[in-house]
Parts: sequence; C-alpha cells; structure tokens
Amino acid sequence: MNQRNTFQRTLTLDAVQTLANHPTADDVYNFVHAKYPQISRTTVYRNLNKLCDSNDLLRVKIFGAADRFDHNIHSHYHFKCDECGDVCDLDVPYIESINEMFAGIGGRIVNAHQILFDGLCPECQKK
Amino acid sequence: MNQRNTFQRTLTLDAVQTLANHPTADDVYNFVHAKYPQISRTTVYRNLNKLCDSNDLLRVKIFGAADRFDHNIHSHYHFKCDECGDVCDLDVPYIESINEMFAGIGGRIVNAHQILFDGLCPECQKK
DNA sequence: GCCTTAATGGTATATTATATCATTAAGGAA
DNA sequence: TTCCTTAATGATATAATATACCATTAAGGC
Repeated sequence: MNQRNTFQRTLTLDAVQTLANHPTADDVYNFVHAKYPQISRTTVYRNLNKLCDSNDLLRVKIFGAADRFDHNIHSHYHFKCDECGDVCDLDVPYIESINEMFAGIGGRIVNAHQILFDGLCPECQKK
Repeated sequence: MNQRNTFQRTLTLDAVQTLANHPTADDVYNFVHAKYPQISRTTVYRNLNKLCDSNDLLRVKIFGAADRFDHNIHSHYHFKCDECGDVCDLDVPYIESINEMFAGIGGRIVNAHQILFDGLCPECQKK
C-alpha cells in the first residue's frame, strides 16, 4: 500500500489550488484549519511534502523566507519582490539548455532547474 | 559617533576571513567562541549584520538553509540531489546576463537571480 | 468485516534569527 | 586624565519555519 487518499490530504491539495498564488505552508494551514479546525499543523506540512514527492505540487524555495507551494507543476520561473515579498509566476519560456550548460559538473546528473528572480514589482516601483 | 571598533567585531570579521569558505553565522560563532568563550551568539549575528551593512562582508542567501558570509563573495548556484536531499554549492560562474534576459518582463525591475538545480549526486548514482 | 500499516494529531524539539533591556565600554571632549 | 554620551554587549526571551516522535485512528486490500 503506497499512498492513501485521506480527507486531510485532499483538503491540503485543494487549498493550494484555491489559494492559487503560491501560498506558504502557513497560508495553507490557515485556510484548511478554517474549514476543518481539528487538523494538525504537522499534517499540513507532511501532506505538502508528500504531494510534492508525488509530483502533485511543486515546492518553490524562497531564500530567507518560507517555502511556497504551487499547483502548476510545469517548469516555470518565479519572481519575488524585495519590497513587498510577493511571489509570482513569470510568463517566460523555460530554458532547457540551462540544464545542459551545467550538466556533469562535479559528476552530477542534472534533471531540472528552478530560477528565482528578485527585484521590484511595478506596484513597489511607484512608491 | 557612527561605528566603534570592538574586540568582538574584529574577531567576527577575522573569523569570516579565516574560515574562508562562506561560513554560516553558526560556523562563525563556533570559531569565535572557541577563542573568546564569553561572546554572545547575539553579538556575532549583530556584528555580521553590521559588517554587511558597512560592506566589509557580503551575505549569501541560500534556499532553505542558513545565510552564509564571505569577504569576497561570488553568487553561487546550488544543486539538490533528488535522492539524498543534500544541497551543495556549484562552483560555476554566475551568469549576469540572465538578469538582462528577463529584465523588464511585466514591468518588473530585476536585481538578481538564484538557480537551484536538481538531479543525482555522484554518491547516489552508484546505488 | 478484518487486518496491516499509512496517516493523523498533539507535543516536543531543532534551526535560524531578531527583540528587549540592563550593563559595559569606545572614543571624543573638557 | 577624567568625564560623558551612546554604541555595543550579553543574557534571555521570542518569532518563524519546520521536523521528530509516538500513541491512536482509519484507509483500503483481503
């Protein structure tokens, strides 16, 4: 028996899809907890991990901040505003050749890559 | 009076230079504490921050791990093994032009980028 | 319905880092 | 040299993020 479909796991996955904009584990917990108060924070973290392992979700690591989760598991790049901290998808093509550029370094096999850009979003530039 | 030269601050700066290989704050604390046991962990963190503010040190943020400090830092890319989960630095040049490639998309100002590669490390390939 | 074991929930703990605040001491001025 | 202002220290508390542990519950194959 490999993976079981629990109510809690379904809630967790649905929450990421509903919240849509790269929620943190804490965001997901708050959303799920509002519907199902008896859920444990540990369960949410655990299910987010499992759902990433099974490729139902994508984990986006953010430096100096909590990881974020994305229901769009197709490779794409992200942008984090240094001012407001908001993270969003960048609608630009995934550059497959970057993998080849760095393949084999130190004897490693490279499967994929993630790029996180940072800077200022349009809203924060106005301030 | 802007900044004072304390023994503790000198020790902190020297530690980063001696450790050389982008130590974490914890590495720096351990090194300094061995020489000067009464130093507070808070003081080390505070001095690392001050030394970054004054451009005597540079801070390197790492996905999902402690910040690292160096007196002559180059931006690093990182590699995560899908099998063992280990994250390590890739000793490859930072490609400044990637920032320009994506500058201005959606009206955003791009300052920097981080790349996280994933795949298989040499040890896990053997298994 | 039974049984195995994956999953849960509650608590404890780890890690990284900052906040607070009374005390100490750096370094310019008298 | 001594005095004075205030930056810096050290101890403790706290915040944020995340995992470890373990007794109990329940998913889903038989």
